[in-house]
Amino acid sequence: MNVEEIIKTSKKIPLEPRTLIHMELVHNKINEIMYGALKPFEVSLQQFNVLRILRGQQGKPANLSTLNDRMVTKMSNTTRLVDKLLSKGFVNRTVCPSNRRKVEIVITDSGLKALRQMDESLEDAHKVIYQNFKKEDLEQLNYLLDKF
Amino acid sequence: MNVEEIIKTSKKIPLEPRTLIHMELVHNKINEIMYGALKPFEVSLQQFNVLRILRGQQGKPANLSTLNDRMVTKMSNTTRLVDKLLSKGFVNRTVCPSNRRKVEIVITDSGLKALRQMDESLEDAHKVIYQNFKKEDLEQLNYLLDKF
DNA sequence: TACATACATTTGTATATACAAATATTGTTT
DNA sequence: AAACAATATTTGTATATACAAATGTATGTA
Repeated sequence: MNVEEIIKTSKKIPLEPRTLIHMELVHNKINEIMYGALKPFEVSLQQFNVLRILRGQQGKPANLSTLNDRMVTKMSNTTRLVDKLLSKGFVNRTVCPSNRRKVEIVITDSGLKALRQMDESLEDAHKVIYQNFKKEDLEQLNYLLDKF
Repeated sequence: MNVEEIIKTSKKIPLEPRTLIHMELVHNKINEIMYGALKPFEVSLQQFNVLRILRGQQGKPANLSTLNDRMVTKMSNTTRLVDKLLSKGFVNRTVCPSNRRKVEIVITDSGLKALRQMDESLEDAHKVIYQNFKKEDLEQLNYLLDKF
């Protein structure tokens, strides 16, 4: 990736703002590839993320605030995100019997099946995204990202 | 930044997906700080970016497609973004006399003045964002980001 | 000149997201 | 028990963004 080429400038950009631009460009690129990989399943990255969280629960239901805590991008509107998954038949939602303020969300068999297919598609996306990376590069990158 | 703590998981996440989550978390954090820095001026990051591009033109007008080329996040709707800057008095827009399909956009004195203030605010944001970074860390990070 | 094509921007519309206020339920205090 | 505060979710609304179609202008060709 060549920053200056993408934003079509010949000027030298100072290191600090350049890094922010660089991060943004990489973020956009990753998002594009990931959305492409999820497109056949008609779910957003956020929805995919929620499905993975639910699978991680191993049958144990999750409520909305738990989902929100565990989401990578915390958003205000988990209700409507779950609505979408519900309308696709990927999750079930019931009122929690012991505390009726809460809802209990579980992933369905159909959701699990779809998720397994998404995993395969995401594997391919990873291959594209990381084609120039060695394992040590990724470790070094994670080390540096921790400094933020 | 501790990935596992933020998304409240105790499980070990494989390196590749972990890096993507890491990137997303850092991106969100940077955005939050940047938007905070720009809040007093009531401009979005995209709008700020366009103002900087216009300043870089050194008086030479830019048309919409040029702006779009140079923007960090290319978007479909540069027209409406420029509308916003126009209503704030930060830019002027005129029809290009030699080719009436094009528009010519220039930054106003008021826009330049506001931009100088934003620069100061962004300087502070940089200090927050990069407080744990040495120069060599940033160089190494840029080197690794190029692999995407 | 008339026609088709290409170019630059604008507009319409659907969807996404952010933020605040509203609703419903539970827990606490007097 | 009544009143109040705390919790969990839902809803309303404003704003943002993506994508496609529409508009207006310029260029090339028969």
